[in-house]
Amino acid sequence: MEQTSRPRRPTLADLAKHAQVSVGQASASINGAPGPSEKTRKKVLKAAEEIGYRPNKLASLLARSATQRVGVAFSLGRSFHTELVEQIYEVAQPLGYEVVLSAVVPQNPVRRSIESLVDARCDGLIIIAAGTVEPDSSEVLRGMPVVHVGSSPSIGRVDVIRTAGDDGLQKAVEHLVQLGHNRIAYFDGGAASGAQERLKGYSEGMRQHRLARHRRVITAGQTYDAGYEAASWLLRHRLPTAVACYNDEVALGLIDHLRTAGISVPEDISVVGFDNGHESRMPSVRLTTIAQNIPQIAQLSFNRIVTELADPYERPQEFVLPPQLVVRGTTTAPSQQPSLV
Amino acid sequence: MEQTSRPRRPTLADLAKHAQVSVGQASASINGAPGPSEKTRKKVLKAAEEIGYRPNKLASLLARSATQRVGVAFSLGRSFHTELVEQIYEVAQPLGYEVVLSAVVPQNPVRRSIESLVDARCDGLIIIAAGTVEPDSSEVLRGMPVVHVGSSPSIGRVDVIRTAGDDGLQKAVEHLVQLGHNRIAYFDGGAASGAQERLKGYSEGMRQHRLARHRRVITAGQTYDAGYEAASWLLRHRLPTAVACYNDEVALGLIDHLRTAGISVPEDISVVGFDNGHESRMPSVRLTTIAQNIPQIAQLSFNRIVTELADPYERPQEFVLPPQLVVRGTTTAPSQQPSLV
DNA sequence: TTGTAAGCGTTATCAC
DNA sequence: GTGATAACGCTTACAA
Repeated sequence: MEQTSRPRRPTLADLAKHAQVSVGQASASINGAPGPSEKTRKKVLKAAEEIGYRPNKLASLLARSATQRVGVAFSLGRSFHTELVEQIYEVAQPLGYEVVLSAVVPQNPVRRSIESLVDARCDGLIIIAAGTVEPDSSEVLRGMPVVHVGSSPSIGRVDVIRTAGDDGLQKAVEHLVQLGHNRIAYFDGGAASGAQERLKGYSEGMRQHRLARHRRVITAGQTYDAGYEAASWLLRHRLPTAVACYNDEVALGLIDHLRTAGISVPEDISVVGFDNGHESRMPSVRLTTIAQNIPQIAQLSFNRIVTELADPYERPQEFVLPPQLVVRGTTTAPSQQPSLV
Repeated sequence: MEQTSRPRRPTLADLAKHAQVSVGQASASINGAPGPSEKTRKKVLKAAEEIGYRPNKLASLLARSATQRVGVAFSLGRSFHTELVEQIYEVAQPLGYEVVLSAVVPQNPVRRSIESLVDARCDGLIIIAAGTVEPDSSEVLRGMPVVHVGSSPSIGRVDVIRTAGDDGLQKAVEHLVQLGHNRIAYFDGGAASGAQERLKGYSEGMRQHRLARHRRVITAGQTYDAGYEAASWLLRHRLPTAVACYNDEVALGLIDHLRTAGISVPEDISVVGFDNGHESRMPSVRLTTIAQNIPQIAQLSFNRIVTELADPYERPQEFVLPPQLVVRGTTTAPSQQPSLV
């Protein structure tokens, strides 16, 4: 009877034997490392082709000191996250770094997600914050380079890279005020990452423009549904002339609910989002929003990892990137005469 | 000067020494494997706590025969993909399987994505098809269990699990016909996975209802933007009374464009999607759609992997799951009298 | 240039 | 129960 256990994959030893060289030469040839002569290399590569050799990454990583891997923890559904992940591939791959993903889902909460990345022996971690961070996972990190993206102000021993949420919301308010708005409400992100700061920016902006008495904060959340839901509160009261939102998703939910209720955006009410994610570009919406520079964040995150890898003395830093107002179609001058301040 | 290279993580040997047991006992204690006495186990666990020991997964996997990992290749932006990934976590984690992700992005095309999963020594692969599959990657797989989700009919040596697209579109047409529609157009998915089959179902449905002369196929694609774009073709011609779409995203793009152009959905025109992704539930849309049973697909995919792992003689199979019509708010009887057949 | 052999941190198979 | 010790498949000095 034929023994049909699954075929064993050829090892480096098999390859070496087949090519009639030592394992050392075989290894170096495969990795393009200096050493082997051109003749040897050719021979090895040919043999590899013939027997279908593929290096065992596990063994390779185990034997190596640095793994050239960067781990990324992110949320599957949030477009800011997935767009950032895509950009990270864009900067990491060309430099020979592999990106290892771990999705934050109910069955795989942040804590566990980070652990799995550490266990996978990543050289560094990029954690795209969903909600607030538990700083207690720091023991597990053992001083490996970690950058936290979009987190609230510094959480200690790791890098933080974020877009200035306060600045962003002040810009949003400023924009609306210049258009002639004064009853400007805010859809807050609740416990979401960076929510406090954005809220602060809104409040500050309102104060600066002597609009404090028009300040209205509605707690929404960070999803489309949250925005849609929170909009019903708005509809039960006197409408503001404009609403700034924690992020694009919330803004979209709000807009959809308003339009469903027969209220025009931006004619009846202006709306501003935050993130400049791809959905803000939807032709039916063309959301005015506060842009985060995702490619820049990806680049900076990766650079920080590499820098800290190269220099163990490098201290964790906090980077606050400037947001940028992107005016599209959901903001315009208020139709009704604004009440006097 | 203090030598501050990054602190070396404690190994199993360190742990064994600290706990004053052999590495074998230490290993078994950590893994909850039978063997060590309760006393030994306690001692080891305590020591592990003290020195902050974490097993090196790489080494562990290398030494083990089966890795208990299932690799998943998927697209970041497509909701069917991410929702399925989430469900896979749901079924795999509780059974002690780790899920390893590889995103298909420009810098990491399908081919490479699969390779990285194989190299990570996954026991099996779940490939969520984006576009058509290159069957030539089969060499790299070396007979490991692979299930292809959503692929077009069988591609050879791997399992295929998909929702019957033809059946789905016939159901969609059927539904529309029953509502009184006859000028029913179809927004095609182009080269997307399963597109051909769904198109076939549409054509078949139209024929069965003697509506062949009303058959209208517009090539859209698989994204919101594609749907939005393709809608402009519709607007330049006499409008159909209803449109069935390759998927939800396309349907949403279409609807948004129509509404922007002042055409009401479903009053002026009915629209049906495919997938029943979370966006089809958006309150402003409530898309009538053909549902894929994502939890079932996840469960079945995973089961197949496990089954094939257990029995190497198991042959690849094709599973075609029945789609289900979900009626929501984007379909209704046509307002204008349908022209006589 | 080439070959040899000592790790890398586990698991698993033995004797004891 | 417990403790050596040989794999696992690769990298990397080091010697030839």
